[in-house]
Amino acid sequence: MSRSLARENTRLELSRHAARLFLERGVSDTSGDDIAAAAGVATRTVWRHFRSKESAVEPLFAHSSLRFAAILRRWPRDVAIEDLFHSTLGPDKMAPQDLADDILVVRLLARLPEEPALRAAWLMSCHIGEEQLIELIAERLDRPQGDFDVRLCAATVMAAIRIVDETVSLAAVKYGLKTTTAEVNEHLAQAIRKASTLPFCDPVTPRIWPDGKLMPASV
Amino acid sequence: MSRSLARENTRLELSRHAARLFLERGVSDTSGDDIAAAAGVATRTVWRHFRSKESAVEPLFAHSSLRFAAILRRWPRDVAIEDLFHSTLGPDKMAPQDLADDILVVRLLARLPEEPALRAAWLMSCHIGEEQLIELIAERLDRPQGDFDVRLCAATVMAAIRIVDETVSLAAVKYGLKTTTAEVNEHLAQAIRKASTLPFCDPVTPRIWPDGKLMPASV
DNA sequence: CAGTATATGTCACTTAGTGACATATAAAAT
DNA sequence: ATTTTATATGTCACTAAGTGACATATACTG
Repeated sequence: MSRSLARENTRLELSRHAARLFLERGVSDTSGDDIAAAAGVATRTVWRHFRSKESAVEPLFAHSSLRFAAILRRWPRDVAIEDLFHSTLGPDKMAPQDLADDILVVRLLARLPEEPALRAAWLMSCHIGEEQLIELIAERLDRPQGDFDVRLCAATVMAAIRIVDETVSLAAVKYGLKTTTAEVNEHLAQAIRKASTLPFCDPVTPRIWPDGKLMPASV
Repeated sequence: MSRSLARENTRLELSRHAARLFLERGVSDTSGDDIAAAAGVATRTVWRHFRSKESAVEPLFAHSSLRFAAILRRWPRDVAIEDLFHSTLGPDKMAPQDLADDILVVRLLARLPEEPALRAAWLMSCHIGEEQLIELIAERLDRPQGDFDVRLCAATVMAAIRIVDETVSLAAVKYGLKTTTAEVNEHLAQAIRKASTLPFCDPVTPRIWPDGKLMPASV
């Protein structure tokens, strides 16, 4: 765990510049030098942070996915997934920087069909997301993380999230389709629900106090 | 569609050499020159076939996945997936070269945890497989390929196949676990069945002759 | 057999990415 | 307060990845 906050920030900042340049001129017309220049650092710094040019967008993807994971981790056990999304997801509930990041992500996803290099980075980020989901599902259903069924469920759920993200992004950017937050949330929740091979979307194993009373969700 | 058989063969042959070298010395200690030398071609030829060093293994992955897809495409509509696998999958039903290819794939998959570059290639190959599944499921359930639910189902099913492949490979190579063909088939069929969000695993819409009789599976 | 398309070879070139060492900055130890 | 110590970055020479341009071989087409 590299825990320098400053370092992570530089990394993310570089990632934002890379994403912007990739969108403006395409991946192949953006060099490591360009990214460095845009961020005002030495070229060498770029290669210290990223193992390849394309992977420079991964921190941006990861950052979005981490915020989503954080929401899931605070998910009270007695709440259904639709209600969770309804009360926690939406542009009005985000910091401006996070919103800007998500817009960048959406525009990148809309480019996946033309930019295979971006797709590789996106799929790698989804793999990280999948590993986070393993933790979440294992904990939520009281199963070990190595459990095959837990891993299977995490993979199918992550696949659902990925497909919704890709679909919504493409619809928004390429076809100018305006979807409301409520619709996207509904869409996402339904897709996850259909995809999940284990029942972790509905209220799960409400925890009981020693005295037999129901433990409130906030605990 | 580039349809030169010879070209595809060169490509696949290069891919096999790349895979072998990656396994022997690791990805970072294998150069484009090494791959070219091993295959007995000019270095330039390597870069004509692959956009990057790591992507050199994709044709090998794709080749395995194409054979699997071919089996699925011949899947009679009135047969359940377990029975299909039981009657068509297994080392005894494969050409020796195809078996050797699959062994290479299994050994590569066992390396995914240490070799992120290979994982990116693997995930890209799974993406190709996902697109093939879209065609299959759309056709099998008489739905359009653009249908969101078809795409969702393809993604979750491909995720299941991926997880089984990764799990079985890791178990076999790292932990020396011997699994019988029957067990793997069973495992795979169950995972796909659990993962599928649309009912395409069971006999689907048995087709009816104009005279009202059932159309045999072989048609 | 001439003509055309495609795959590869050769080689100079650009861009991606690393190794080694110097410098800055800030927290920890004295 | 000052000296360690650790970590992030800058500088620069270098290796490896990947491309452009042109020549040659091989194979299909009329």
